[in-house]
Amino acid sequence: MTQDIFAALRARAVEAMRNLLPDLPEEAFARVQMEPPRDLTHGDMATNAALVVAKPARQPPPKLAAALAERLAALPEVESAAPAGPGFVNLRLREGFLRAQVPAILAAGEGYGDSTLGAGRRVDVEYVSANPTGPMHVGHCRGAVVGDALANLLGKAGWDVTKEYYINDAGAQVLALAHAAYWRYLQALGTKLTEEEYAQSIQGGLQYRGDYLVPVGEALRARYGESLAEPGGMPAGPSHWLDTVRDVTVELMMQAIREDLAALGVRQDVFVSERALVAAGKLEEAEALLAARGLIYHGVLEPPKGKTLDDWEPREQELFRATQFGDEVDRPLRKSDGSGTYFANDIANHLHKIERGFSELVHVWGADHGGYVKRMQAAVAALSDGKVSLDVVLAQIVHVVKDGQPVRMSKRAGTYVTLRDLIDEVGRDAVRFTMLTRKSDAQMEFDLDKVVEQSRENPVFYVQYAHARCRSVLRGAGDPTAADLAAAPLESLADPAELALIRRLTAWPRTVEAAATAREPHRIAFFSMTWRATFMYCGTRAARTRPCDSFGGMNRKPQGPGWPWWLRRRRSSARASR
RNA sequence: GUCCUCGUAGCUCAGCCGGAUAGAGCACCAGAUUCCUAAUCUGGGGGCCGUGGGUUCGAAUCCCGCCGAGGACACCA
Repeated sequence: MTQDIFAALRARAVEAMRNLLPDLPEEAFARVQMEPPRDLTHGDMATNAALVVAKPARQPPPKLAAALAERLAALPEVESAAPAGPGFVNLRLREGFLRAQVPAILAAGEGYGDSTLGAGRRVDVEYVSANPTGPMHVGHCRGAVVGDALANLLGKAGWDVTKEYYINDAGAQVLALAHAAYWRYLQALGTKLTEEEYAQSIQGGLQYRGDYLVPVGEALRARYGESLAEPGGMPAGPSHWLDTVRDVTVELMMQAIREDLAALGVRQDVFVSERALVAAGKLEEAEALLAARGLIYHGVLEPPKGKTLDDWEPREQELFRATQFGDEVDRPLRKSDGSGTYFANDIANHLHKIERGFSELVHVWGADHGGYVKRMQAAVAALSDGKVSLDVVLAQIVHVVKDGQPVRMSKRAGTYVTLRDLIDEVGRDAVRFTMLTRKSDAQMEFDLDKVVEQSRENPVFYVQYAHARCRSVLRGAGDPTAADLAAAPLESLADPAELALIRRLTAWPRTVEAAATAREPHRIAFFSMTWRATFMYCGTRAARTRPCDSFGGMNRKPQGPGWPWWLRRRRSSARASR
């Protein structure tokens, strides 16, 4: 039994059409929709069934619409049905049927809107996956929120969801991090070296100078004493310490990242280490698989166009035939030193996912990785023989604004805003909600002042306030249970605004499904905002005398008898003053 | 040069994988509110949906060209 009355009425419409046109194949009905009409004066629902079926049935849409309307009007749920426009059928539902949704919704509780859309499908949602080279900053925030919200959304829509974090702990960045942590370790031992002397001694210089590594140095000293250094806190050869320091540092960084994520309400199920995958031979396994399918060869790529590379030179590389799967060029898998490229390691990562039995993979990436999507989809298609899908949701950069000024992200200038700073300043809920008030691939400004402002300009506050007011209403009613409410006489829900609120709530299940299908969690935030408007409109005096549309506003053209109450009043007072 | 993401009201953005007269918030103007929190509500003005074609009963939505913004373009992650 579906909770979605739109789906239920759609089934009724299809059934009616099938009876009218018994000879039509089942596919003819696939595109039939039942949805809320844009203009609420048209009714509660509208279906395009007659339009869709007209062509295969070889009958004019208006004729079919009239016949369909007649049948739908006879349904117990339906107050009236009328053909309209080029072949739509508009339905108006009986108020009793709408009211009956209330106990159903109350009975479902938080499970209201749960869907079986993704039933039987396992999806892996990978998000954040920040390099473990430092604390989370605001740049990571949007991806974390979008990914987490999307994973929750898919779970509500019936998918079996795994939340995953891919730890990029195999590249040069992590080596640089280890050197930086080692410096803090030497400092903890009381080395006489200066920072610059140390920086000059390592290739690429000292890259991570933030003091967040100081505790790591202390921890290394606590665990290993002086054993990782020469006497006097002088650096030892990397072979003596590099693996140890790197592992400990990554471990501690990941611990900090997990804490930051927890503060944001994000808890991922699986943390996959790039290094561990490589060490386990996943890269070779993936290569062998691709090679067996004839998708690997050695060749020389053209130099990239439109961009001059000083050090470019023709070089033979091991290449993956990504072009066979829609990518622009074939992609290299091995660096000149023989180790895997980031892409190759990521292929190993995806093989690992496929082997764990996921049928769908979802990633949330920063928009600057947009150019990477096609090759990864190509790889997944190649590895899974086209059986596993990869969807990538791109999250655009967030520009942080404070006091009307953009906050520049600079570690050196000390204006580096950590995720924790942000949460401490404006609160977890405000951060999460605000990040979802835009489509994820749209650029967004995050105004630190506005999200804590208790005003109409702040959608976070708007929605929170509506919730507070709900509680207030319940408190005023003596804190009834859901069962108490369900047993209450429904006939008193007669105001147009109250019925509008019920209509709004009946759209929740389809909103969940549509948002999950589109992988767009922001739609849930928008639903909250429209729901809020509809709710707040209830109880206003205007609500009792004029109809209300789905957004809580009133219809442009007032319908129904009589003047709006304030016009009545103005007229009478004008008469009185005369 | 190629690819990706975009272009909708003055501003910030929705628009439910093709539907009827394109919406909201903010801003502006004009009003309401003895009543669950004035932390609210209502009305109004305001848009060639970047642009030119195409697909069809029907396009903001799908396809192609162009203009404009941002991003990515061998051994960085």
